[in-house]
This record gives sequence, C-alpha cells and structure tokens, in this order.
Amino acid sequence: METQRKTRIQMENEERILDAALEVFSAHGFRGATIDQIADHAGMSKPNLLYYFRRKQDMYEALIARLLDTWLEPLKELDAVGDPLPELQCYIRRKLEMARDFPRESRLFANEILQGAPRIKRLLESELKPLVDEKAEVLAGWMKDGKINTVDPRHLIFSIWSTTQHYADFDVQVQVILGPDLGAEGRFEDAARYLDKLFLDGLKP
Amino acid sequence: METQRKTRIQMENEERILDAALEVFSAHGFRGATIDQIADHAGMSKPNLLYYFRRKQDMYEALIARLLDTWLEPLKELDAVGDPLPELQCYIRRKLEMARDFPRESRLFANEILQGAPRIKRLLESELKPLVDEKAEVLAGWMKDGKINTVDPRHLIFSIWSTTQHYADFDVQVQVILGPDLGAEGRFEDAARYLDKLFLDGLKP
DNA sequence: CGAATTCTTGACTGTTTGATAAAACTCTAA
DNA sequence: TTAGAGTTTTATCAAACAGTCAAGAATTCG
Repeated sequence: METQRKTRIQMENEERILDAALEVFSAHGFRGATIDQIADHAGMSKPNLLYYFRRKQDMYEALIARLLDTWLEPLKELDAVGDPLPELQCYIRRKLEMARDFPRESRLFANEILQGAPRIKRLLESELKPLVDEKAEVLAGWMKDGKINTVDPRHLIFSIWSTTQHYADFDVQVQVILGPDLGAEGRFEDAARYLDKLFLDGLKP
Repeated sequence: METQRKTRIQMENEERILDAALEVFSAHGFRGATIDQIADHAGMSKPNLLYYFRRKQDMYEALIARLLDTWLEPLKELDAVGDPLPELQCYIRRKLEMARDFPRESRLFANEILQGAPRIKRLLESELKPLVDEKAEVLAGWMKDGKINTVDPRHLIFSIWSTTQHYADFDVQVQVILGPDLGAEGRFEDAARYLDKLFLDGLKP
C-alpha cells in the first residue's frame, strides 16, 4: 500500500479547515459547533469541507492529535538535572505563555475535559498519565533532596495547570474583573509576577 | 396584578426539571444539551416540560439565577475583621468543598464562561465584579498591615478559584492521573492539604 | 359531587444539521 | 494538448431538534 502523497491544494485546505475548526470548536465545544460555522470560517462550502474531512468528528480528532504534543511539550521539558526552583518557575512561565499565545487550544482541551473527555480519555491514559507519573518522580526526587518544599507532586502539577490555564479558559471573567484598561500584555505580566510569588513564597508575610 | 401562587405540583416539577437541566447542561453545555435529554432525566414528556419552561433558555436562566448566589457565598463570607491567614484558609477550604459537593454547578459555570459567557456576562458585571472589588480591598488592607504577603489581590482570588474548581471541572483528568484507587474523599483530603501548604508557604524549602 | 382549573400527552410543524450523490469544473503531468 | 486525477458546487436527504396545539386526564375547591 503506497503512502498517499498530498497535493498542494490538499495541504492548504486542510490547514485552513483545521484553523477554522479550532476557532469554532474551542468557542462552542464539539456538539455546539456546526459544520456550517466551520465552513464559513474556512471560506468554503460545506460539501467541499466534507470532501477533506468526511465527518465532523474527523476534524476534531485531527485537531486533538495535532495539539496534544504541543500542549504537553512544556512539561516534557521539565528537566531533572536542572536547578529545581528556576526549572519550576520556567515551567510555570511557559504554561502561562501558552495560555496567552494559544488560548483556543487551551479552551478546546478545557471543553473536552469538562464534558467528560469522551473522545480523548484513552489518549489521556496513554500519553498524559505516563508523562505526569515520570515528572512526579522528578519532583519527588527534588523534595527528597530538600530542594523544594515537600508536597504532593501531582497536586502541584494540577495547581500549575489550573492557575495558568485559567487566564485562557476564563478570559471573559478575568476581563470583567480586571477591566479592559490594562491590555492583554499587562494582564499577562501581572499574572506572571503573581504566580511567581505564590509558588515561591506563598501568602505568609 | 396579583402575584401568582404556585401549586404543589408546580413546585415539585420545576424542582425536578431544574435538577435534570443542571445534570444535562453541566455535562454538555447549553447548545450541546437537548430538551429531550432533560425531559428524559426529569422523567416527563417534552411537551410537559415545556409547559413549565416554555423555552430551553428559560431553564438555563432560571438555573443560573438560582446558582449564582450559592456560588458567590463563600467569597461574601470572607471577613475583614477576621484573622487574615485563617480567614483565607477557610475560604480556600470552602471553595474546595463546593467543588466536591457541587461539581455540576461548577461545570455549568465553567461551560458558560469558557464559551464567552454570552448569557451571563451582564450578571458578572453587576454581581461578581463589585463583590470582587470589595474583597480585593479587604485583601489589600491585610497586605498593607503586613498580615499577608503583598501580591495582586485579584490574581490571588483567581488562583483560589482556579485551583479549587479544577477538581470539579477537570475531574476526569484528575481521576486519570491520580488513579481510581483513592476515593473521591481521599483525593479531597490530599488536595486540601496541598492547597493549604501552597498558599501558606509556597514551594521554597 | 361537579365544575373550573391545572396538568399531561400524542401528533405535529418548521428548521437546523450532518452527511451524500453526481455533475461540473480545474489542475497537472505525460 | 489532453486524459485522468483532483476539486468544487448544486441539489438533496434523513435525522435531530426546538417548540406548538388541541384534546384528554387529573386535581382542586366550592
């Protein structure tokens, strides 16, 4: 069976479609998104879109597969041989940068998990779980060596994910509360400064 | 115009419907939920359900209105005259308890905010914003008095919301990573212990 | 009781939506 | 240049969906 080569038009259109799909899926979730909306965003007719992805679910799965690696990359780079505290600070900042630079991706995952991850639960078990297990060991090692405060490493990871992704997933709420005066960039800097303090020193005076 | 009194059957059925609606809306979001699903969960026919709530959106709005107060109550109780650190610890624990005891409510809000809060943005501005402004002042006062570490009070509130609600909203992911051995109760205790440490001392050894 | 009111249901309507078929058009490589 | 592969469109379908209607069943209350 020969590997199918993709034409120029195929590559261009699949790209356009996946970008449009990300836009729509991340804003409305899988069931809330319609093929018509995605086709509109991609600037093509619905049957034409369905020529490239025969079913709605195919687009969704293609998106997820393409994004998961990017999404897990910062955690993968958490390095056992690095200096623990700076290493963690760097991880937190990178996650925060991703929330700023890829909010659609963040919301896509959030939507999926929120609704019970029916389409990617298996992927979480095969990709996410082992990675977290591995990095939890790294963190546990640092704790044993007295390099960082001793806490449950998995819950530590949860708190990094939740605090950073909050700025992408709950952006509307964040904007309502912080007001629009401060731009997105200003909000980002404030958040980075705050999280740095929180994770280093906590709230004790 | 006389105030309409509600019959026994009306009260019972509206209750049943709103509970079913919470179940379905929180699992699928507004657009993903169907009236048929809600009617099934409530154990009644669709036309019967629509006799009580004429449109899908009416159920949703009734739910939101009913839940918002409950949801904001812990923050309302944050007391300026109390002892700062214990007061915050108490708030964190109460939010975590709500994530454990009312995960559907948490997911309902999460779904709504995630999708841009089209239906409750006004409510956030009129109810949530002033409350947060007020409590941010309280926190700022504590910081000025040197009772707690000086950080951005609004971002502090964000981090409490995100870390606690994470356990309700991303429950599937949490379960995949922590494994099912540990029950929900055990997970809760671990989370409470971790968050206590994080917010008090941070990660510095 | 019995009549007024409230509640419930089956059948139905118009619309949206995911998906298909086939014809028409465009591109590419020999 | 032209045959064939690849692409786009028009027309269409069946299922899912929000919401309606009128008639029948149950409940309430004088």
